[in-house]
Amino acid sequence: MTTTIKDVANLAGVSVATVSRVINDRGYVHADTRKKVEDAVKALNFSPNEVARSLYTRKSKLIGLLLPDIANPYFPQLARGVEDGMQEQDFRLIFGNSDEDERKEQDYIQTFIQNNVMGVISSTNYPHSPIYENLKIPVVFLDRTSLDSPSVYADGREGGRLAAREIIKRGSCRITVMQGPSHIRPAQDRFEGAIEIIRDAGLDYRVIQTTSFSFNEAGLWAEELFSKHSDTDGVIASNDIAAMAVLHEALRIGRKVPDDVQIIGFDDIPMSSILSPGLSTIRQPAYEMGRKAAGLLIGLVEQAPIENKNIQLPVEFIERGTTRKVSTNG
Amino acid sequence: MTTTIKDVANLAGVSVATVSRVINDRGYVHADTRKKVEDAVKALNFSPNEVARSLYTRKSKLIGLLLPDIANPYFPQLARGVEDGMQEQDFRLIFGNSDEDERKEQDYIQTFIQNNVMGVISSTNYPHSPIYENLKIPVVFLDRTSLDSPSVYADGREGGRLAAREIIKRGSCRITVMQGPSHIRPAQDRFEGAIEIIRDAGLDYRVIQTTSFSFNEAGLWAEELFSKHSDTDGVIASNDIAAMAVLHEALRIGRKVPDDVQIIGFDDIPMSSILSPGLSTIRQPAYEMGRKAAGLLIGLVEQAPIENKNIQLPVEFIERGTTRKVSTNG
DNA sequence: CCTCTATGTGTAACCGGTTACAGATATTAA
DNA sequence: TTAATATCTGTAACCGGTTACACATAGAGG
Repeated sequence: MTTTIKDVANLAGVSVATVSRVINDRGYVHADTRKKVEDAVKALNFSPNEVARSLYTRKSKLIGLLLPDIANPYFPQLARGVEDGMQEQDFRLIFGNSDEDERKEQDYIQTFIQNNVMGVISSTNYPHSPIYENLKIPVVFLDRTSLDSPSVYADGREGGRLAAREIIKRGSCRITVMQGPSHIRPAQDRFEGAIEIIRDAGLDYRVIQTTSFSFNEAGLWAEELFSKHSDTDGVIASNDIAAMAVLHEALRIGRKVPDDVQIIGFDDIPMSSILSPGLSTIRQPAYEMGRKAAGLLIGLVEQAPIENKNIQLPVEFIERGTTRKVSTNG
Repeated sequence: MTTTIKDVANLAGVSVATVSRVINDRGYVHADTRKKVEDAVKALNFSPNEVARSLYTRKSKLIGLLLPDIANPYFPQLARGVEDGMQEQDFRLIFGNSDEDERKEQDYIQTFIQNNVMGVISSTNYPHSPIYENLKIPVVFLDRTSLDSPSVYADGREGGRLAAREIIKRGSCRITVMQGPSHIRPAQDRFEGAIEIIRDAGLDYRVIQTTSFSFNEAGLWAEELFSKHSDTDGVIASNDIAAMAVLHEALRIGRKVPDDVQIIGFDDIPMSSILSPGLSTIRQPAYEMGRKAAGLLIGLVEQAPIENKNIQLPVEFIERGTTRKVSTNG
């Protein structure tokens, strides 16, 4: 059927052990022999069965990637970063959407292990779940913090502070903060960072609690926001999707943005710059985070000495059209 | 180390063959024996090594998914549809970005095979490449047509026609059509469909040729469009990203949308409805396409009788704020 | 010329499952 | 009671690689 190492050995007139030595470049092989084997490999277009390999070595070129929902526009960038980083080192991805559901995560981790993946990158809210604590292979938490485990994340709390500082600096004083889903850690970090600053500034604030990051519901929360807090003059949204919905609703009901209401998002998804007005937001370097996670995991897998297992990337305020210009003497 | 079928056999006091029979529910097993084995499986929390299984059976629960670029917002929906469809049948995905690069596709297909995937879903521009022609496992082309191979796609040509009809019906007569990257088939289909109708209507048209679907360059083409064809009163964009860039640029240079310029996009990515004004577009049912592809591939893998190997899904005009209301007598 | 080490290659066990086959026992039919 | 058949279970080969080990030969050093 498909050509095996045995076929190569026969054609080259050597044993399978020798072929194995050649293709893995291990142990002693005479130059002439190596040539014969390489020719046979080419002639038969042989490439080794990774499954057989993996069975014996308990290794593979696979790693597992678990994200909440690839259809949420923040995650594809992470995924792409991970993929590019892995691809360069010849690792492949088994990918799954967890929907932030511990049970689904469990199932995926299970099949990852069954397929001998060398490591896992996971955006989970349950880093301390036994699922992970009992894993015998390296895990990197991505976009989620766990100080005692390797992780790559942006400074969400500082992001929240930054958003609050910038919006206050630009003159909003009846701020509404959207609090993202309570079980999603980064959402809470942002929220806490934001109210910390607002409180410190002695300002009042209102809260809109949301329960998902979905497109469909974003519109509803935006409506709720302006009906409950119609006097608000500044919105710190839980992410860019929510911010876009707020912007949409604000314009729909005739508010001027940014003159009547300022809006700051979170993530800086690619879309944000194309809006009109462009969305001011707190940028997370998602692609870079994905790459860093890939690099960190590969390091762990290869037992390289790792200097820093907790990589925190900086967030950044991206000033666009939904915030006012700050006065020059400010 | 990890518990194997041998451990289960020992604990249950039977042979590995019997354990295998129990976990695969195949052949004769005495009820009492089955109970003993099941208890042992539970006690040891055993789950079979899929790699070992796959080596002997040449089967697996893996399929390969190849998309051009998950960071392009159209594809995550496809991916999610595929994933959900596969997940329900306990299949897992090995995922890769091809960047529309035949070489990269080649490499991925290679590693898919090395890992015994049962089938492949691919968005490729090269369905007739030897890569695919020589594959011995089922392939489903997704979002790309190949009449002689299983495929799931939307009717791009009709989508182009639809866009042209709707924009003409609403009064544009100096239409600019954006022609997407020439090597991407669906982009060409749309383009051809659009100019077919415009020509039939006896109208003149201009063309802006683009070479990628990337966010960064979208803005440049939008600028080029209005500088070269400043009198245009209707734009049929190559996709929603391009359309958003055009909308952005139009507003920036002070055109009224839709009064001065109408814009129609393509895809209906989730963002489109959140814009202000909302983007009128030709909708492709991406998530549904992904699911259908998953279903079709599973059917092929399981050699079920397939009624229709070429699933074409309908496109649909979604009327939002970047096109004018059609007059009621129209 | 002899010993010691470096080089080169093959045999066979092993990874963890599945399954063909054989042998044993229980059940059924005549 | 006996033959035929159905049920139950274990032994061992197999999937396609990797590698420990044994053995053979060549080259180096004295």
